[in-house]
Amino acid sequence: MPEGPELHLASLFVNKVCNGLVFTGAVEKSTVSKNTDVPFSCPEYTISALSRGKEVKLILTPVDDGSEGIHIIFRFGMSGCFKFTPEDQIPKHAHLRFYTKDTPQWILCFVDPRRFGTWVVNGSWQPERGPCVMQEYEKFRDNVLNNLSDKAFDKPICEVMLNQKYFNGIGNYLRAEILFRLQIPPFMPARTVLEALKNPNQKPLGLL
DNA sequence: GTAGCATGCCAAC
DNA sequence: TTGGCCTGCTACC
Repeated sequence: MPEGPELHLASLFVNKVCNGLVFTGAVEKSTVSKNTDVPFSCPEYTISALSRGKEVKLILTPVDDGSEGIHIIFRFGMSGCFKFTPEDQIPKHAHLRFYTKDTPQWILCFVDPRRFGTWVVNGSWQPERGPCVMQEYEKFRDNVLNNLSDKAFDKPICEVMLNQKYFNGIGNYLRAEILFRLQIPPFMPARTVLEALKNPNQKPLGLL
């Protein structure tokens, strides 16, 4: 599931299903998860989401009472996703659970069978990760083209595309699909491929 | 039953 | 650079 586009879709999904809903009580963590507890409990709060590259931010906002909200940064590992289900249908591997106030209760769950996913309470977007390839296109492009002297670009393009400092959101499937569709030999040196994009007359390649 | 594989990091060597 | 973290699924014996 999770490369940049899926993380972005996850944020849209959260915003869609949580729109207009009020959540209540504590955020529950599964006993098996090694991730941190989420020390947040509130009689009434709302949930919204943002995404950036391969991260999603959940924002928990108390209704009315003026208390402090929190946010949680998620990385999905190999199998993370959000699901929204009735109380009697909580899926297996639901490691973090947010309960609606309405009855019947519905639960927003962070589901992650392999448990490679992580979350950080009140964390920031990982500072080493570059701009989002989808939502910060110009910044992403500039970050690559203005730093081609970085030794990171000594490597083949297929390796560099997994470097989240420059390609935040690209994963194994996407790099393969992109290089195939653009007919770029995967082991061509990255700098050779990317230098060409500095020329404004260069026929644009799909990625940049 | 078992081997092999899976969209990602992350820390120890 | 390598191994570790995990579960679930499929192909094969």
